[in-house]
Amino acid sequence: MSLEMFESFLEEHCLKATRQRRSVYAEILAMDEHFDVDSLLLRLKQNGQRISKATIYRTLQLLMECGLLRRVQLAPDGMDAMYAACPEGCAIDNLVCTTCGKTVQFSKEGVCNLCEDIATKYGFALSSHCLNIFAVCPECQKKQGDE
Amino acid sequence: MSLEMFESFLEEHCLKATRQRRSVYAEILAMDEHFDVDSLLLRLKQNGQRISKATIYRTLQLLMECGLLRRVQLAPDGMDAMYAACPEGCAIDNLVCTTCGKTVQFSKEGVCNLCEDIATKYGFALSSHCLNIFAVCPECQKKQGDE
DNA sequence: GCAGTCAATGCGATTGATTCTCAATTGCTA
DNA sequence: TAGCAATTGAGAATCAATCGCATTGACTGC
Repeated sequence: MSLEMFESFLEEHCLKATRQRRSVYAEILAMDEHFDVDSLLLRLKQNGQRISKATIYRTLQLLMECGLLRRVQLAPDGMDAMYAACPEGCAIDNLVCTTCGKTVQFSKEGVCNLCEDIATKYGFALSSHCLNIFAVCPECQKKQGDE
Repeated sequence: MSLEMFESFLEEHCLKATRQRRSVYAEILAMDEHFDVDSLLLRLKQNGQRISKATIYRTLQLLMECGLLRRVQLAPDGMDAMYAACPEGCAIDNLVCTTCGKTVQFSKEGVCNLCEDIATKYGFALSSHCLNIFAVCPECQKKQGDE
């Protein structure tokens, strides 16, 4: 569905819908997970696509400009650049295990309402939000208990 | 108050409470705002401190390990590394203007409760969270209206 | 208070992610 | 299908962050 959004964004801004741009976004949608630039490049190559890293960076930039992609911070000290496709409404909420790094994307309408309330309280006009919850997943809790 | 927390963390881990480590954290507390490495270095130099950038990075790393500091992402495509001191409970909630970059740190107990609920639902043990709300501040709304 | 020890610092070099440059390629329009 | 302008690819350049090592300085026992 949002491949069309990307294409209409390109059209509106007089940008070309090239093979590379399409395949980058298609691959992102196919992954259905957060990713870094190297793993995206690897997957594209494995699928037989010819594409350079520079083009990937340029396309990611475009996708962020049109709100279809976001950088996400998957650790409190997160140095690594990770990206994730934005679902409808452009909110990304992650539950991240601080031990093994496993992440769960969830959505809960309560979060949006809360953000709306807070923005309104300070006179801001809500655009989007990003919530990361850092916690220990059940498997890691069990492992820690065993020691 | 939390300068002592830092010092006891250092003691517990057999690390030395050096002049540089103290002054970095003191400066962070004095700033009471998010910051990047360069502005922190500048302020320390202006205060007459002799300190190198490498030491600042090493100290920030330590502060993050003991939970007194966090990286924050102040834009949906946030490329720049910004840091902020963690208040009690180690939650950082920001309301960020997507137009001018102004940020408001707020705290609302509802957010913590919601995170607790979500973590529990997935069987995770809550550690901390980080919520960024991207919105347009009142001033920028007004400016946009004027055009 | 003083000397000795070893962690911490500072500096310069290095790494690695991201961006830039520019010639070659490729979408799109007529 | 030709022509133009935008886009791409490859490698160079940039810049934040890290590393290595000689020097400095915080803590211990005397």
